[in-house]
Amino acid sequence: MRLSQILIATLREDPADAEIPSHRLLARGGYIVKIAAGVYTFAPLMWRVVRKFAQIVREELDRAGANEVMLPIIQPKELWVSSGRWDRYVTDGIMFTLKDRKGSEMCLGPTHEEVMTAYVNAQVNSYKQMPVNCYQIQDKFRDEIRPRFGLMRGREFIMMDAYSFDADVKGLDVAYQKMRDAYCRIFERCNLRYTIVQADSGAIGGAGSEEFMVVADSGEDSILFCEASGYAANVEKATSRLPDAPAGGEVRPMSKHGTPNVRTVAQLEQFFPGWQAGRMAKTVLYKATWKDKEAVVAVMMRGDLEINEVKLVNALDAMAVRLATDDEIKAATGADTGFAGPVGLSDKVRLLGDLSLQGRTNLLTGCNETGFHCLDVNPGRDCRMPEFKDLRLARAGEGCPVSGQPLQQARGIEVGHIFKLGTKYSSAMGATFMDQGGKPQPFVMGCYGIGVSRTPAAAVEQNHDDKGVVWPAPIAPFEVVVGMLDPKKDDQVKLAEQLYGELQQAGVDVCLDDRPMSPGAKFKDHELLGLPVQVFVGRRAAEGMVEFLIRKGLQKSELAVADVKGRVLAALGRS
RNA sequence: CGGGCCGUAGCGCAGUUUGGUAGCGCGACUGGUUUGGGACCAGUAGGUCGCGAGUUCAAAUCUCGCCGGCCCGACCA
Repeated sequence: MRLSQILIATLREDPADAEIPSHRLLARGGYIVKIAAGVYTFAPLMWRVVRKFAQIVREELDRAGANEVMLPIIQPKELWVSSGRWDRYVTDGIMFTLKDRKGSEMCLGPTHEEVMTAYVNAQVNSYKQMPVNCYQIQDKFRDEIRPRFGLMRGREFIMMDAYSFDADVKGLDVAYQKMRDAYCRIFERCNLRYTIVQADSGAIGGAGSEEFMVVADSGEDSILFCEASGYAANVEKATSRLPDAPAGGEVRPMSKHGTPNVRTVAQLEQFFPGWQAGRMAKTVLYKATWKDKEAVVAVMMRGDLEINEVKLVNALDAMAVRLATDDEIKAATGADTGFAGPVGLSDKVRLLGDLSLQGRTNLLTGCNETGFHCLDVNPGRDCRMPEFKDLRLARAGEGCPVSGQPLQQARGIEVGHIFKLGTKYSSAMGATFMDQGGKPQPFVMGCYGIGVSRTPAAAVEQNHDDKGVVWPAPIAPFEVVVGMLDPKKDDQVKLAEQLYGELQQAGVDVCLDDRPMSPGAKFKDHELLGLPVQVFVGRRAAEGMVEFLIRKGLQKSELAVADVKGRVLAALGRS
């Protein structure tokens, strides 16, 4: 391919709205062009990158026995009602919806469990037809609350989504493991540094799930891990060994104390010398929303620890929670914010407590009276016993649940997510097959996603320098560029064409930069574009010498023409 | 949805406070000179100043409404 025939429009200045390296470099390199918030055009070079990555995904999924299909983007409301997800997705505002000319409601698919389940249900009637695993590489649409970071969080994006259908949990386990292995091969083939973490299964639901995280400072997810044990989890899901706190001792009588304007744990430590945060139970009020109702709930947490809202949502089986407002707190407790507690709490308010408080004695808590707190509160005696759940946010430095070593923290970009769904969707939608006993059974499903447009952006996060992108060769738009520095000089043109032909013959994905630009501009352009291997034919062409550049580290050397092919193949690891 | 801010040429921005001829850099185009680190000279084109209403002799500038976008937070397969 000749670059003079490809639309390449690099920018000289950084776009004003780009925050993170991948967004900045992809926009400046002309790889992506924004058309609306979170909606991008993929320029020719970027589309080559996406196609290369998609091809790797295809090869590995096909090898794992999955079938590629193409599902519709436009989906009828009824399908989503049948799985029970229409309301949640519409309430959350995450789904683009539209009406057809008859007024029937439709949506642009944010995910395809429903469509795929309906499809497979119509085709598969017997356990003999399974296992089945189908996938597609397709545009997805989500009206994200806050699109940002270029391709990282768009409102239209490309995703591979696969769905496995098995007759039983054993089959699902096999399908899941196959996909997990395929994912590892995919990300390894792209030379990405990634880690697999235990994850919350979120809106998709289901039993178990793991995320594939590309480690990068700009990642939106926080992960905790332990090198000693290999434990790694999204902070939403992570647990840790409970940090020590001073024991409460023998049960004592409760006492109530005036605490004017003392509202926070830190202020209480000041006000009651000797009462450390670990002996307090803070009570935080949340407004929780379910499909058909909403309510304020109270959550007790040891004073030195934090609440994990994702765990809280799961414990309540709610759609969402948020901190209650001052007015809602006053209405639920009768007291101003900062004085809520289990003592004297109305029976109407559901009370949860973190496991860290189970069995603890003589706590310091609020008592739902503005300006007062209680000492030596003993749940079960002085107040209701809360429903104990794991609601705690694990933090770096706390002990790994497996090894006890301090957990470390890193940022990650979620590029893949695999779930064991079980029968959640098949049961809801009545998707069944006949088992060996002739009885209808719901399909046991798994679902598996890879961010096909996000992964190349994540690759840029991991592979760039201050000059530009440094593409990993397997997903680079071209592996090699042969650049003629002066297209007016016959000897340069001739030699560049010769090398270009030779490399093509050798099976290298090579392009010829025959654009009429000054040498300096051409060098800068290629530093920004970031093709892995760059060969420049310049003023020493007549002597049969060219310049050879490895983009990673910008290592340059002069090379005789005869050695070019060998060096290129070696650089690409194909010698 | 809450808080902060922005919208002026393809891109990056000034001009708005204090109303009075719409500017700068980069890019683009033409001609010439250049050709190893985003060249130089000369010239040219390109703007309903986001949209609508209002105030005014006069609005990019003031007022109101709307739309779009960015950042922080909440949110997020």
